[in-house]
Amino acid sequence: MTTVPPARSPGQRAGLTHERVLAAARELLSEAGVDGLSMRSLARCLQVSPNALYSHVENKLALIDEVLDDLLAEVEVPPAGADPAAGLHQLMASTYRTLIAHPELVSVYLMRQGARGANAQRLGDAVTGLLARAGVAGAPAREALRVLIVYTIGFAAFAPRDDRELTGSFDAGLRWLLAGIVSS
Amino acid sequence: MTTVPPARSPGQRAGLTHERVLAAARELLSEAGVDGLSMRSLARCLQVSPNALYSHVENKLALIDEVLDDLLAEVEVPPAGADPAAGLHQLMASTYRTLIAHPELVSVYLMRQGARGANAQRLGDAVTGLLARAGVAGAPAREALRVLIVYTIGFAAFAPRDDRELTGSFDAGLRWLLAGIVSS
DNA sequence: ACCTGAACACCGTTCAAGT
DNA sequence: ACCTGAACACCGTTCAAGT
Repeated sequence: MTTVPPARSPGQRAGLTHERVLAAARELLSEAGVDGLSMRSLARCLQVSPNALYSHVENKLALIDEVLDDLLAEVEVPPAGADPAAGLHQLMASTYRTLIAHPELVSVYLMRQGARGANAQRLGDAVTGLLARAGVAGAPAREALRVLIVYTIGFAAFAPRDDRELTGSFDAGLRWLLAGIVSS
Repeated sequence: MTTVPPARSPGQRAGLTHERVLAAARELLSEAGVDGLSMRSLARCLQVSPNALYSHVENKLALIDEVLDDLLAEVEVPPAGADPAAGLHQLMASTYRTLIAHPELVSVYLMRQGARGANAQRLGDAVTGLLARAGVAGAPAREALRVLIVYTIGFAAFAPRDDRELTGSFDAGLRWLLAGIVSS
């Protein structure tokens, strides 16, 4: 690995932005995986010295937090008038499909610190709304939400192993959970 | 962190054993957590140089694999004559209680590479046996096994967040899953 | 405010010795 | 066979500069 030194003297701008750093992180993640995404490798991609990143990002954890929440933007939320039970299944299945693109990211970061970004909030609200229309509210709804979230994230984290059969199992288990939730 | 140099010249034995290395790894894990368990910190505990460990352990991944399987030895398998449905619930609940002792270990290692040790095998066989006695065999049994395993490990990996409510939710979701499994 | 240089305190792992 | 010394190729992060 040749360490190309930045062709800039101290004080000269590199044109870095919070947005550009995030975009590069997403790109590096999909090219090199979660183990290839480090502050130093990211700096290499952007042709800056490693510490330059800290002008646009608090630290690695905060960066990955944002990358993860960006990922959740792709999840399809069912339209307002959709059938609640079917909508819940669609929403969780879409979340699963989105997350299995980066299972390692899910297991190492989502599992260890959770998602608290805007998109995560939006999905949580959507699930809660669907549950309410299915007749589940209050404490049981919060419990159902937790079960659905942990179940889906857990399966997504397992994805690198045996994708094919795992997705089928995810679907079967999800049906059992939803049957239990709406009939309680 | 003072780096105490090993008081040994090259060629002198330190009395290391595979068993002693593993025991020290378990101890260091429960004292310093998964982030505090490194090959170098482990070597420090054992008063040897870092590379000495590689005479007794293939690498860090293999070491943690064994530590994880050791952990699973604590899981209580229900007696042979137990009620299948109740036995399945007990077995998964015991697995959950065992794993939440080290949620980070679960999320980083169990999720990313799975468990293939002797104890993991033993638990898988136990679940399969209980499923068979509950009338579930063949492909549906393998699917049920996958769902139960991923569900339980997923919840265990989430444990560092809100322990109290999470355990209740784990139980509720587990009941829903088992109801779906035995009635299919 | 945004960047570099240099440094701090780490990693996992390998290779060539020494007994 | 089991260990040390030294090294390789990395980490995340901080602090003092420079413009």
